[in-house]
Amino acid sequence: MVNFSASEENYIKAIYHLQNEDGNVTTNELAARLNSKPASITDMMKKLKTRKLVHYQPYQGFRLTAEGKKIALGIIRRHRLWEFFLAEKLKFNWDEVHEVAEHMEHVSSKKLIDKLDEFLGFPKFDPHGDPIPDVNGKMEINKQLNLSDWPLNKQATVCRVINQTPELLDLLHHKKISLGTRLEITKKFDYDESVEIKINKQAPITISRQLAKTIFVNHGSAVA
Amino acid sequence: MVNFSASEENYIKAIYHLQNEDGNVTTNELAARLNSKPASITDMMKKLKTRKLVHYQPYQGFRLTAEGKKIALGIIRRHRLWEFFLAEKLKFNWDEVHEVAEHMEHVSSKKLIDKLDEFLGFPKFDPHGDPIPDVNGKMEINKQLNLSDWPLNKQATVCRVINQTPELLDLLHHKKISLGTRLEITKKFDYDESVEIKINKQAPITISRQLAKTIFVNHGSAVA
DNA sequence: ATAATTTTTTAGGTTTGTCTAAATTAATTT
DNA sequence: AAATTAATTTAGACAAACCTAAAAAATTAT
Repeated sequence: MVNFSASEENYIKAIYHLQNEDGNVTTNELAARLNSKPASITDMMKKLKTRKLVHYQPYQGFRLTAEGKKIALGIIRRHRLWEFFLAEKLKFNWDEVHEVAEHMEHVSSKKLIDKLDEFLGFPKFDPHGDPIPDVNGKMEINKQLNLSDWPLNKQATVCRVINQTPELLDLLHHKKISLGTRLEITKKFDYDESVEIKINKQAPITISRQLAKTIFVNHGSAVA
Repeated sequence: MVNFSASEENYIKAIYHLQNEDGNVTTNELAARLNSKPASITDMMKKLKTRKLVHYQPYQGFRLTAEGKKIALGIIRRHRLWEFFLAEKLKFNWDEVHEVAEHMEHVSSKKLIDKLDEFLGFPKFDPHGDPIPDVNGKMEINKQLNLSDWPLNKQATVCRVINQTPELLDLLHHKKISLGTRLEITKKFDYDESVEIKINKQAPITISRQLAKTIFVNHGSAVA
């Protein structure tokens, strides 16, 4: 079991996330994601190639090797377990956990993480609704749907909110929507794609297309 | 609030600990403590001097400024809170916590540490018996107790043995108990007031009331 | 197909934190 | 007090991780 620097880990994690969107990752994409410069990316890719963590030929983009993916899943496991810990045990707001977890994820003791997992009760999803890899890197699939795509008159549970900004959180707070909120769509308006929803037994409220697009739901009943 | 590198923090912490033994700390002492070379120490002392964290004149040794001490206490607070967490919540053995905490201590979010402190119930001592600085850097003074009065399952350090006779010393030697020995009481027998103790990870042994009365213990020796 | 543009890499430089070896200062012995 | 020894600092080098600016390759537009 080799250890990697915090810097190497950040590159590996970023490649993993970008790969899930595209197939191959490019130098500029990665530079943008990491707020660094293309030249730095090339430097690190050479290094990760010698470590056999990425496939890389000059000018051809790159993707993780099997080993690289395994490492990435380990980092993501640490990150999301700490996020869960911060929200569940230390009562952080779910929008504050990411930044702190960004630092905690680099403490790489396997025993620490496996014991933390056990202490937390082997949670399957972090406070953002993202799945937490288990000790073997396996994640549960969360058959979540965007609120816009959810059928009418069917109970749903909010399990994920993307693009978190203070403005969005303020709006959600005002509408009394948070992770775990149970709701159902009572009407969809084709004109502006806004939707009318009912939370529990309260009076229906209307949600804009833009807001609905940030909210993901599933049919679960408990908090993820 | 400025942030310091993990490396700077390790130097600051090491100076703090050495200061409590001597007054002024020397280059070689610090090099030995940090497993590094004297030249590296000199380099860093120059840097910490410009940061106003140490008093330092070439060839004269060094000691922390008031600001440096404040920083040191913050690092020690983080270290010991994580040690407590690891032992108490994650069920690490008390001799495994130090190494992991050595990495966790460098995650410097104040909010994280204050919330962790609260979550843990504002503990006063870490699993080694060392006092944990509170949010203002204040630590509880560690007073000694007779072994008979020490609570169950709490690490103690032997700090005093009274009525020393050859017979007593022979018995202590045979039981492998001496000043500085770390032990914990695993059971107290009301019938004859004997106590069962565990020294490090050895099998438990039993100590008579008479012997227990000669032994004084406290929360421990500086390890962090 | 060639020119223009964009993307990526190379070359060389900076900072941090470490080191070795040599020089300097302080402390100890004789 | 001079000589020896020990401690400390300086000088110069190195690796990691970043950068800027220039060169090279790939892409696209004409």
